[in-house]
Amino acid sequence: MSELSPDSLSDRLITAVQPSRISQLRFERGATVFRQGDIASAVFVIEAGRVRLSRMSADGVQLVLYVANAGESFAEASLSAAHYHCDAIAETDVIVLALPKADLLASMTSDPMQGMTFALALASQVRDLRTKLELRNIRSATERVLAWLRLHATGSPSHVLLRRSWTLIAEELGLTREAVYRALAKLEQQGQIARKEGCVHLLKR
Amino acid sequence: MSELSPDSLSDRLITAVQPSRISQLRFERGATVFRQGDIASAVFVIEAGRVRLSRMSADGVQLVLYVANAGESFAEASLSAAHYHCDAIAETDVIVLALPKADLLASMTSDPMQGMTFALALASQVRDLRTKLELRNIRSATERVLAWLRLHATGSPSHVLLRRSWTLIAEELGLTREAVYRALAKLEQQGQIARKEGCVHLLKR
DNA sequence: CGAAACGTTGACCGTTTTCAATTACAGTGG
DNA sequence: CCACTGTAATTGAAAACGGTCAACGTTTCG
Repeated sequence: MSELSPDSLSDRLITAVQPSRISQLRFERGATVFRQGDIASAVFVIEAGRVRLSRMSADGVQLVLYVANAGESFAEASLSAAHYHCDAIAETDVIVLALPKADLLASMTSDPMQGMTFALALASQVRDLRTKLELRNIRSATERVLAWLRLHATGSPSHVLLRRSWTLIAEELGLTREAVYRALAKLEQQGQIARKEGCVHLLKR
Repeated sequence: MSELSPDSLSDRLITAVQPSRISQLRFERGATVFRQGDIASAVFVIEAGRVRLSRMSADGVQLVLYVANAGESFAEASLSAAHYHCDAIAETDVIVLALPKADLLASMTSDPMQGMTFALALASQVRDLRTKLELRNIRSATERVLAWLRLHATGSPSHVLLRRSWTLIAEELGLTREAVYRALAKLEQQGQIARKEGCVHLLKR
C-alpha cells in the first residue's frame, strides 16, 4: 500500500533527473496532458489533483485505464514506447511534474545504480498493486475492511493511524463510504476493533 | 493484462541469468517455498501451478497478499530486502524456477541495459496491474465483463480470442463464473457481442 | 459566514452470491 | 473400450449483501 511503503517510485523518478530539467505544469479540469499517439517525451508525477488515463477501444468506446492521484506517477511505460498509448486528461485542476524521458533514460543507462534503484521502486509498486488487487478478492465488505486494517496495522498493541479520510480509503477498497462506515460499526460492535479519532485499534480475539 | 502484453517480466528475469544458474524446483501442494524471515536468496518464476504469498498480521492472522499463477514471477522485491517479508506456500503441486538474487543483481549492475530492460518490464507490469485494478472499480458485472472484452479486443472487426477458461477469467474479474456467464448471455442477447467457440466478437452499436 | 466535504445511520431495492442441478467433455485406470 | 472422476459451461431460484438515496450533524476552508 502506498502508505506502508510510501510511494518511493515518484521520489526515485524525481531524484533521477536534474531539478532544472523538471518542468512544473498546471492544467485545468478537463484539459489534456497528452493524447494517445503523441510523442512520448516525459514521465509525470502528480503534485496535486487527479489525472485520468484512458484509451479508445477497438470498437470505439473510451476505456478508463487508471486514475492517478496526487503523489503518484504515470506514463512510466512511455520510457519504452515512442508514443503514448493512452490519453491523459485532468479530472480536476492539477499540478504535475514532467520528467523528460531522455533524461531518465540517460540517468538509468549512465549509472547502473540508478537503474537498479528505479527497478526496485517499481518492484515495490508491483507488490503494492498486487496486494490491493488481492484485497478486492474479498467479497464481504466487513472482511475487506478488516483485512485492510490488518494490512496497515503496526505496533503493539496493533493499530492503524489514519492518514486519509475514510471516503478516500473506501475508494481504494472499492466500496462506497457508507459500506465502510457500516463495516466499521459492525467490527466495533463485535469487539474486533476500537476507534478513537484518527486511530483504529485491532483487538485480539 | 498479462495476455495483451504477455508477461515479459518473467522472461526478462529468466534471460537475465545464466541458464546453468537457474534451478527448477518442485513442491507438492501445501509445501513451503520460503518463509517470512528466511534469507532472501532468489526471485521465482512459476512454470506450473499456483503459489500463495501470505503474511502474519500484527494481530496474529494470516493475510493473503497475492496468489501467483503459472507464468508469473514473485518475490521480485526480495532483490532489495535481506529477508523475505512473507510466506510462499504451494497452493497446488507446483514447478518453479529459482533465479539467484545475486546473479540478478550482478546482471543489473554490470550491464546498464539489463537493468533498464528489467525496469521497463516492471513498468509494464505496473500498467497492467493498474488496469486490472481499475476494472474492479466497475460495479456492474455486465459492464465489467464488457470492459474486459474491450480491453482485450484486437483486429477488425474487433474480437477476443479466449486463451483461458471463463472460470479463470471470472477470477481475474473478481466475479463468480456464474455472474460472468449471465453477463455474457445478457450482452449476447442485447446484441453487443457474438460468441462462437473460443472467440467473442464485439459488435458495433 | 456560507459552501463543500466528511462522518454517520436508516431504509429499500437491485444485483450478485450461493446453492443446486444438468450437460458435455477430457483424461484415467481397469 | 468403458465406467469413473473432475472440470467447464449453463441456467434457475432464493438469500444476502452492498449500492443508492435520504437526512443530518460536524468540520473545514476560502
